[in-house]
Amino acid sequence: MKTALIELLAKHLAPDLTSDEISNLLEIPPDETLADYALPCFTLAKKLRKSPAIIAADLASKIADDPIIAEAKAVSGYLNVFLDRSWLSARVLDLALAPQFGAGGAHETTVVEFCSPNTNKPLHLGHLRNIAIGESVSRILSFNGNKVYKTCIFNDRGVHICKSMLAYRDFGGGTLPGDSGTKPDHFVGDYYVLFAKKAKEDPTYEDQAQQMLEQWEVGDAEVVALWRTMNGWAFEGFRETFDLFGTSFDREYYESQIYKKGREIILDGLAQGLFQKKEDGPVVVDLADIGLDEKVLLRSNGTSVYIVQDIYLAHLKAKEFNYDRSIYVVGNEQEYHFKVLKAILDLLDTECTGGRVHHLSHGMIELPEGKMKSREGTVVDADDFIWETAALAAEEVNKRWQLSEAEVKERSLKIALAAIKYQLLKTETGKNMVFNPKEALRFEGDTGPYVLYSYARASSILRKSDVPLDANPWEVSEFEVRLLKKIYLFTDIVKLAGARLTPSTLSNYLFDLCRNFNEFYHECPVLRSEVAGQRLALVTAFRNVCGQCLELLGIEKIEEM
RNA sequence: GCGCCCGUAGCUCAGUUGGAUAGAGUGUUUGACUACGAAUCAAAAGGCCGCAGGUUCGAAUCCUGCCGGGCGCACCA
Repeated sequence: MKTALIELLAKHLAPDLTSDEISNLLEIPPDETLADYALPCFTLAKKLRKSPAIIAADLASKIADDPIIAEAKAVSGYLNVFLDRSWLSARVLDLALAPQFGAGGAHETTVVEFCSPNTNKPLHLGHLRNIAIGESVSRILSFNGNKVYKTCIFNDRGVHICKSMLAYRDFGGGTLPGDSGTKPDHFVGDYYVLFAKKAKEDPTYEDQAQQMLEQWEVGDAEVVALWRTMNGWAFEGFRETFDLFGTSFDREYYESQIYKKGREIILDGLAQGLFQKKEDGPVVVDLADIGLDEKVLLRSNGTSVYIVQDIYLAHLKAKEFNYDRSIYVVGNEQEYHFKVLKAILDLLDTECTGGRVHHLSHGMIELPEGKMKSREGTVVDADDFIWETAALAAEEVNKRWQLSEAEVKERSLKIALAAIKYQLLKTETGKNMVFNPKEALRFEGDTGPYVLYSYARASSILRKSDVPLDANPWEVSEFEVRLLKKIYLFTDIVKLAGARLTPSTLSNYLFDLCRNFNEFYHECPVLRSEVAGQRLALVTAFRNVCGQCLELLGIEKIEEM
C-alpha cells in the first residue's frame, strides 16, 4: 500500500529524491484527520530552492487524479495524502489475509545467547526479563528471514557453586530434593542461602569454599561427585522452568567444559605482539588508545581470567554456526565487559571480530520498594511468581466460567504467562524498569490479558459464522479505516523491531492494534451487518496479525478467555 | 577520580533518522450490558518533557553546563 504511494511520488520527484529517500521521509501524521500519509517538504526546499508550501502544492496537483488517491493537499509545508478507501481496504485485506504477511527476506545467520544462569540458585524475575527478550528477539529476527540459533551458557563452576555444595555437605544430612518435595534448583539455592548464614557465624567458611574449589579443579573424586549431583538438581529445576516459561535452546554451553580453553588464543596473540607480558608475570592487553583500561588476560600463575573463555566461546560459536552476527542478551551492568570483549576480538581480527558481536544490553528490574537483593530476601523467584500469578488468573476465570479444574489450570496459566511476558517486554529493552508484581496481575488496560481477550473475541466471532470472507470494497467507516491502516502498519513495525532489537516496539504496536479492534468491535456489528463478508475478512486479518504478534512476543494464543 | 545509562501526567510507560496541537495505561470522577464476550467501550480532569543555555524553518529528540537517580572501572565470575 505504502509502496504504491512511494512509487507514485517517485515518478514526480525523480531525480531529486529516490524511492528509498521518499520512504524514509514519508510519515504518518500525529492526527489522522490530517492525512493517511504526509511528506514533509522542508528538506526538498533547499534542494529545489522553492518554498515547502509551493513544492507540496505542486505535488498535490500532480498526483490528485491518480486512482489510488482520494485527496492530496498542501498544508503548511506538508503534502498530505488520503488514499482511496476502496483501494485501501481491498489492498490491505488482500495482503493481510495471506499467510506470512509481513515476513521478511533477510538472510543473515544470527546467534542469540540469553539466560545464562549460575547453577547455585534458582531463576528469578531478572532471568525472566532476559529470557523473554532473548526468546522474542530470536523470533522476530527469524520472522524477518534470518537463520537464528538460540544458545545458553551455564555458569556451572566457580567458588559460588562450591558455596552451596559446602553447605549441603555439612548440613544437608544426605537429604534429597524429593524428600521435602522441594523443586531441585530451589533445594540447591536453599543451601546457597544457608552458606551465607553460616559464613557470618564462621569466618573461615569462605576460605573453606575456596579450598573446595581447588579440590574441584584438581578433580577430587568426592567433590566432583557432589558437584555433579547438585548441578544435576539445578539443571533439572531449570528445565522445568524453561518448559513452564516456554523457552528452549538450540545449543547449550557449559563453563566447566570451556573455562580452561582460550589460553592458546591469548598466547597466539602474545606471539603476534597484540598483548604484552608484564615483568611480574601477567599477560595483559592495553586498550588505552580506545579509551578503555588495561585488562589482565592471563594471571601471573598462567591461568586465564573469565573474559578469556568468552573469547574462546566467540570463536567456538563462529566455528559451529559461521554467524554473521552474535548477539548476547545480558544486563547493562556488563556493558564494560562487552566493550572490552569486542575490542579484543577486533585486535585478534579473526572470523568473529568485534563488529559481529553485539551486546543486547537490557535494563535491571526494580521493585516498587527498591532493588531486588538476595541478602534481604527481596528477590522475586521465577517459579513462585508464575504460579502466584496463575492462581490470581484462575480466580478471574472462575468468576466468569464453569470449567473443569484442568481447564481452569491450563487457561489461567496461559493468561498469567501472557500477563508476565507482556509486562516484561513492554518497556524498552535497554531501560531499567520498575516492576510492580501487582501490576502484572492486572488484567485490564495495557496488559497481556487485554491482548489475549481481543484475540479471543475475534476468534469467537469467526466461530459463529460460516459466511464466506469477502475482500471486495465496501463503504468503510472511520473505525474500519483506522483498523485497516493499523493492520498494514505491522509490516513496518516488525522490520523496525528487528532492526532495533526491541520487542517493545512490537508490544506497543500490538496494544494500539487491539485498541483499534475493540473500538471497531464496539461500533460496527459484524454478523448482523450487510457487509458481513467484508467485516469477517477484516476480523480475520486482525486475528492473523494479532496472533502473529503474540507469537513473536513468545505469548501463547488462546481461543477463549 | 574516570566512564556509561536514565530523568516525559499522582504512578507505570510510549513518542521512529529532529517534524504539525507531547500521547497511552493506571488511579480519580462519570456514562454504556435485553448487544458478535463489559477482562470491553465512551467522556472529564491531570504537563515549565529535571534545570539553564546553544544549534535551525522547526528540539522531548542533537550539543554544552548543572541538578537528581542507576551502573561499571579485580591477577572475581
